Amino acid sequence: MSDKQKIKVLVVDDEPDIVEILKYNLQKEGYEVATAEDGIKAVKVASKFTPDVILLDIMMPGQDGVETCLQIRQIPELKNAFVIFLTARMEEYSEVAAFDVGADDYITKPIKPRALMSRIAALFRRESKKEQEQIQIKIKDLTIDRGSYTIDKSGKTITLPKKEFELLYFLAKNPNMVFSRDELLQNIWGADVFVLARTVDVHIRKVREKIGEDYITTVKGVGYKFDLG
Amino acid sequence: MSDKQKIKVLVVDDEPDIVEILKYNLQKEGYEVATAEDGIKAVKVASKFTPDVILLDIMMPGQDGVETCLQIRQIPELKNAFVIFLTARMEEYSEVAAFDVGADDYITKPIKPRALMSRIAALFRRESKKEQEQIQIKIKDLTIDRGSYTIDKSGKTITLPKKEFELLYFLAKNPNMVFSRDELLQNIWGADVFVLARTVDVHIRKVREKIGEDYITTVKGVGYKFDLG
DNA sequence: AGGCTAGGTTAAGTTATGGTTAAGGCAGCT
DNA sequence: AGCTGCCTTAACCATAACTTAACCTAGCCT
Repeated sequence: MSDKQKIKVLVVDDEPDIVEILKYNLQKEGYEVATAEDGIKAVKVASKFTPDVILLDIMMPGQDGVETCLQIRQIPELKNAFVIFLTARMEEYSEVAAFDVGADDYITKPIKPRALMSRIAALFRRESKKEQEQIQIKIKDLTIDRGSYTIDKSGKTITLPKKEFELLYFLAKNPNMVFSRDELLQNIWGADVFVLARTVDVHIRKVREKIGEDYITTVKGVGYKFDLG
Repeated sequence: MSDKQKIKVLVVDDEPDIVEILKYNLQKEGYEVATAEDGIKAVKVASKFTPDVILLDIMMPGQDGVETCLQIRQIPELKNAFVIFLTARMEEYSEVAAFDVGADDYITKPIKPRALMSRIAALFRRESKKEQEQIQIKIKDLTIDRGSYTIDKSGKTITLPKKEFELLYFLAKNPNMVFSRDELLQNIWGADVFVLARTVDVHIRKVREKIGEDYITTVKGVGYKFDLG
């Protein structure tokens, strides 16, 4: 799913090729990327850029990755950044030293972009699904279940496609409250999606078709609401 | 972590580096740590130290981890200790043997301290050890048997390969709940395996082919679920 | 009434998503 | 080695879902 707030990644490596490859792949996945070619510069860039993730080559001329990591950890804003070391070989000592200075993961070269992407994604993955928002809404004679994407209406189970479900779910979550088409687009489609407001009408139509006319009512000139009473 | 009573962890491994790194990280998290360098010593130390958690390397010179675990389980005070195996590779036999002797979890090297810590914490978060994996699930006209990796469907017995079985088993364990491909990968393949999300499709296909189309349904744009009703 | 507006409805166009098949790789087994 | 079965990937295809546009209807206004 697309986060509204871009995750920032800092890539530090003295080999321009590596930096390029990583940057390209990361940007393709929607991350915001900054780069640095050595440890000294990395610390400077990091303090301004405040990355969420730092990919740090261990072997670098001048100041190595371990030392750099130590310095970065001094910066208060970067205490909680994830640090992933990049190492040429699986050298035991590197591993030990790396974790000592507070690395969160390490990856051995050659780097497989997909594996790296997936590991970064894993860092931000939620622990469990349980802390999610409300799973079920019971309203009127409907039970709207987010877990299964279904509506239960007096025994009958109706499965709705994604957008239709989310539209109904959103309205049902705020009963009796009127939302304009634009507000619905914002909340369900997302802030960065650009579709015509009338699209909402069509989805409303489909939902009404499937669950009945007695739930979503139109407030002319304003928008739609889930109607109790 | 706020502990009334410090949790005691025993680390058993023949490689001093590993022992050190684990000890360091565990102490940093506030655990009380003891160590042993082989299976024989582990049993001795364990009986005095009465750890709550035992991290046990499987491959050790002399007496291996499985055997050691068996002996430790003999000690009455340690019946309820959690045992986590450390294994170099995901060797099938290790996994099976490990759970046979009553291990609670296992972790593959190289060890990521953060992951290990959160797994240890998870052990204590559980309500009770009782929520062990259900062996059999009866759902609709299927009996899904974890022990034999088979499905019984109205008299017919179908054997599924590992991944296919686990996919079905996982979905059946949480009926009506929709899981995205990523969630399925995470739960079945594991957090540290990197395969494409579409791989799930193929396995779904195979399962449907074998048990029929009436069990797993697709929720477009969301994922899959085991469908009752 | 006639014209205007807002929404309803339908259908056609477009895209995204999943289904399906097949090929290659790898591991275990004989 | 050669065979076999499982897993993963890639490619192609069908279609559901979504979007857009066009037309229709109802109500309100002067």
